[in-house]
Amino acid sequence: MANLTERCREFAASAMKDGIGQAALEVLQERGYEALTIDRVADRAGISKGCVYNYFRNKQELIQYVFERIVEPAEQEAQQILARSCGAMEKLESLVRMWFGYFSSHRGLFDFLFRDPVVRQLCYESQRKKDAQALDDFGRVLAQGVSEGVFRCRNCGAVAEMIIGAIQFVIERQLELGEQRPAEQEAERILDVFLQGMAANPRERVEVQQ
Amino acid sequence: MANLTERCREFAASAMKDGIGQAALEVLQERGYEALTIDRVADRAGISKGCVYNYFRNKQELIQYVFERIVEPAEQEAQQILARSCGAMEKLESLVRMWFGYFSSHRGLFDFLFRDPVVRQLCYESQRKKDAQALDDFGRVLAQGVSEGVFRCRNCGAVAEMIIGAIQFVIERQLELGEQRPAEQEAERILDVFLQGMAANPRERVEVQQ
Amino acid sequence: MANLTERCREFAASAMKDGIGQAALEVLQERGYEALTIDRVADRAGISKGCVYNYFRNKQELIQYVFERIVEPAEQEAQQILARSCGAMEKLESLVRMWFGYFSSHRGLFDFLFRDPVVRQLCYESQRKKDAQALDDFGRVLAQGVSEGVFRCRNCGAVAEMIIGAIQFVIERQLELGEQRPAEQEAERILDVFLQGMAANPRERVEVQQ
Amino acid sequence: MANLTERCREFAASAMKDGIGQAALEVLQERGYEALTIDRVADRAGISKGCVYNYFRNKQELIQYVFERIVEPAEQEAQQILARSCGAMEKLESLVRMWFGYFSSHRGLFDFLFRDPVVRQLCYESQRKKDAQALDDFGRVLAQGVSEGVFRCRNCGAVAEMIIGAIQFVIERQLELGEQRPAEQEAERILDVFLQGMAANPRERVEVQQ
DNA sequence: TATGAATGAGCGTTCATTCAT
DNA sequence: GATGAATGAACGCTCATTCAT
Repeated sequence: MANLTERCREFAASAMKDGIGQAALEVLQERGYEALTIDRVADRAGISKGCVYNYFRNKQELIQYVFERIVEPAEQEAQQILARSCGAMEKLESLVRMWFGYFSSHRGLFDFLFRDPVVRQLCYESQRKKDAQALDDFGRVLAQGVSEGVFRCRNCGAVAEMIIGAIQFVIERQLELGEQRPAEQEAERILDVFLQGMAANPRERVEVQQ
Repeated sequence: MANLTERCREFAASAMKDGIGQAALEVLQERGYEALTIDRVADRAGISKGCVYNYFRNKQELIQYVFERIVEPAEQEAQQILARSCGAMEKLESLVRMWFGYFSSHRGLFDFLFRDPVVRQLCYESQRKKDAQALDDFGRVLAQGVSEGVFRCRNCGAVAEMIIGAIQFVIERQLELGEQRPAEQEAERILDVFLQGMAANPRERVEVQQ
Repeated sequence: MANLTERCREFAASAMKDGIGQAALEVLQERGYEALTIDRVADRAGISKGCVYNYFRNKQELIQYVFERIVEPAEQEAQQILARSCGAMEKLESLVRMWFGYFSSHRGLFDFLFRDPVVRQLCYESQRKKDAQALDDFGRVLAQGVSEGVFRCRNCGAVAEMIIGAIQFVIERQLELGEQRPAEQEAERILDVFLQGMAANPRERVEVQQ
Repeated sequence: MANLTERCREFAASAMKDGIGQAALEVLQERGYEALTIDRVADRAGISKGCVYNYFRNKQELIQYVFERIVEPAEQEAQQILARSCGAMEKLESLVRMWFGYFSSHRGLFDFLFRDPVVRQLCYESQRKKDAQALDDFGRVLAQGVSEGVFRCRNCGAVAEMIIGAIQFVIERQLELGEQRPAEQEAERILDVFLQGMAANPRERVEVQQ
């Protein structure tokens, strides 16, 4: 087993990785993925360019680390929500609130997670082609809801896409406009629209449904 | 007022800008934003690289021009839809179908329009002038619907964001997965969800609404 | 057919390639292969680094160009010597003199031609695995000599290696020591040793031969 | 004179230098000169990178040390051969066999010793001190042979160069082609060519000689 | 003395931009 | 106005060297 010195070193190395990852995250959030260069990350982390390569073999590994370290916790929380023994409605609400809160506090990550081709490839690989996890999560909750009789979507995957797209775009707009409305309230609004629809007259809905 | 020679010159210049913009658009659709280099645009337009700079001060200006040229036709159609003397429901359906069809047939443009950081920054300026075009359009239709009593959204701008986000993400996923479902049907599905919601039991909705 | 402007441009481009190739050659001769960086070549050619890439797609292409443009003429001369309808002895003398004179006036090229792994690979590819050309040339002359009864080597390929190794090393030493003995005389000396051997007593030779 | 502690320290330092040099040698033989990085040497030696710099001021000094350590055993053997009280012919044969065997069993070293520009530059200095070791050795044996009347070379140094160049190139080709012919036989072949020459007709030799 | 994290110059390469023609 | 060669800053990455511990 590792002695004290070694454990200390490992801890320091881990802290450095975290610090660099954090710097990368900040660059990502402030300047977007295109501006995520090793130089800028190093600058942001207050270290030299070469030093980054003491902790990450290459840029891809850094990106992967950021993805895993930063996004995976949210995904894990999503898994916990999915694993609960409760109704789909409650799960859906929890999922929406969780992702909304999560991405509200991590500007730029949504893009990074869902848009960047490199990240997308890494997601696929690390998730063993399970389909993009978040989409899959929402889809499964919706399917559960359908079988419980509380949701009525014909194509759960498609609706999952709509929900994620809506969450993402709403958050981005908010961040862009510099507004800072409470995440809770925004999540509520999204849930309301997706659950009840905007139509004032419920009967119309039945007709469309036929 | 400009004399004939000058007008002729302006016309020619405008045609050149159009040609270059079209070339840029084609590069964008075929190879994506990362491959949008001045070299390739010039090549595609059949002119020299330096010539591009006779019509656009820099790449950013070209991108801005492309952005405006891309949205223009769709935006004009949107304005026509908005100007119709019909109900908000019909207008909304038309808008969704229009944008869905538009972006379905312009692969990669949505990303370019709404995601690229450079474009996004430029959009601010353009959109500040244009009153946040698409969002504004949807928002106004929704507001009309509310006053007509057919829609029940408390914050029309926010719902407009959700709709656009959903449209965009659905289209992107489709393109990414290589699927090619009919735009009409997809638009229908989005309208259905956004109008009627997913909740199977209308009564729940009333409660949430209170 | 190309008009005058275009032909002029082609000529200029060709001159640039030549100039850059020449610069590369000089770097090669003065500092060796390890120092052959694009920066240095550009510097030597009096142009910017990026400009090199207007004429060569990458470093490998530049190296290949240098090889083809600089070494191939010698190889062609070798082919002409081989094609002559004369005795192997005359051919051998011509070959040795040609290579000796050639490499005497192109310091560092021998290394570049026979030692560098990249060049070696390019040679192989461009010569379609014909075997390193020069070795093959010498080997064939020796074989001809054996069949003519003027040479007595049991393994022509091995002797070809010895001759080339000797030529190369002698030239290098000379260049390194800054000596400038006439190439003609040096070639003579090599031919003498390889043809007659150093043994003072011919009879010894017969014994070894048995 | 140094006290015991100091001598002990010197001994330890010498052992470290040896170990590092050995590690460098192994890297050299296994991966070639391009892969000879301080990191790899330290790794191979089982010490830290920084520690290398406690024993060698820089990479160049390490290379120089390796060079000297490489040649040393062969050189010592060469000196023993030279010191024998026997004829030049026997000495030459011994020398050729020794070097051939030596480099045959140390893949890649010849290149390192005689070809690498850094080493070459360092060799100058080392060899100026040591009087161009191997070349000098061969040269002296040849000179002895001339005075004994068994060799007939006009310029012993030049012939020494030829022999070394031939040995080196033959070995390299063998290694490159992956062949593994017995060193003894190869040495024999080289000796045969250099002693007796390739000319089938001894009389020709006399003519050339005149 | 030994360590290995940190450094920074340098590598091959790309590309927006300039400018003499 | 049109050209395209030239530029130079920037990219991801490597590695000899330094230095606080």
